Amino acid sequence: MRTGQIANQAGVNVQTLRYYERRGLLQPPARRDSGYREYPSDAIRIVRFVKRAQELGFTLSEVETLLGLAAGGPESCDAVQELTAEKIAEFDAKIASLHSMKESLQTLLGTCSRPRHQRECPLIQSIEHDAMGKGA
Amino acid sequence: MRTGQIANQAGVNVQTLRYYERRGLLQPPARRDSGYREYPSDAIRIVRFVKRAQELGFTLSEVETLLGLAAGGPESCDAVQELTAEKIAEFDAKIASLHSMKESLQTLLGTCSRPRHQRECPLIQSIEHDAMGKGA
DNA sequence: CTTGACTCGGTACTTAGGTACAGGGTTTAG
DNA sequence: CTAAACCCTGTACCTAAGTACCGAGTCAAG
Repeated sequence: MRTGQIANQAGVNVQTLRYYERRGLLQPPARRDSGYREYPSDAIRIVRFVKRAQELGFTLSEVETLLGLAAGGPESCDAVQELTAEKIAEFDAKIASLHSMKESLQTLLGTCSRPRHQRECPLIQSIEHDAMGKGA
Repeated sequence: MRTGQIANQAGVNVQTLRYYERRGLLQPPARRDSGYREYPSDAIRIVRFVKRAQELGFTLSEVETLLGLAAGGPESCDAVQELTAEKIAEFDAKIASLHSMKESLQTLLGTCSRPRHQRECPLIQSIEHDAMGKGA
């Protein structure tokens, strides 16, 4: 598949693909004699994964790490275990935050028939967490 | 409390606070005669909430919407219900993605003792979702 | 065998979200 | 009563992640 088709199906534009390639997020695809890129069709899902991971708050270099794991991770199983455990903990933390934010909104739903200043939405208190340093 | 104290405790720098104030994320605080800002102490948690929401993939304008809900949301309960339901659905979608990404990593954990190319980590397939347009 | 759509690499511009001065007043510990 | 540490506004600059434009080559339908 050519650049435009991948871009189209993944919902990004062509320059973004080249940008990802330069960043090392996308394997440089094969080339025709003309120089045109020829992508394997599953490039589409990789790009979609990248976009989704971004919506979940990951930076492109974090995404790079995740793609590395998707491809099997480091050679050593110990290394995989360490890195993976770290990522899982991050996911858990995010899930927990989202979950309590959600509950807070449900509280709001249950109290929205009251006058505005008597409604309850403990959203701001809902996320109390202690700094979650971004290790790439 | 003064700017520096809030900034310190919230883990951001002073100009960020002013930036958030300009963006309308932070209520302009009271001022001393000198012109110094005097923040209520709970400004700290608001700022922390903002940072956390960003880590969860929300843009500052989305955060603005969330803060609006935290403050009780729109006057009409119907409006609150609609907006809140939308946000809850977003949260659920994010939680679901993170959850399946997590499971994928667990699969990797369980297979990492194999040679690298035989490990399993269906991370990229794990997020199949149909576009989740960013309504501010 | 041409014409319109697509692609190439390279460079420059944009947007979001900050960060960093500069030049000047304020507070507070000594 | 002064020096260090803070804060003010305003403007300029920075990084991440794209986007757009250029001049030139390529592909496919008529």
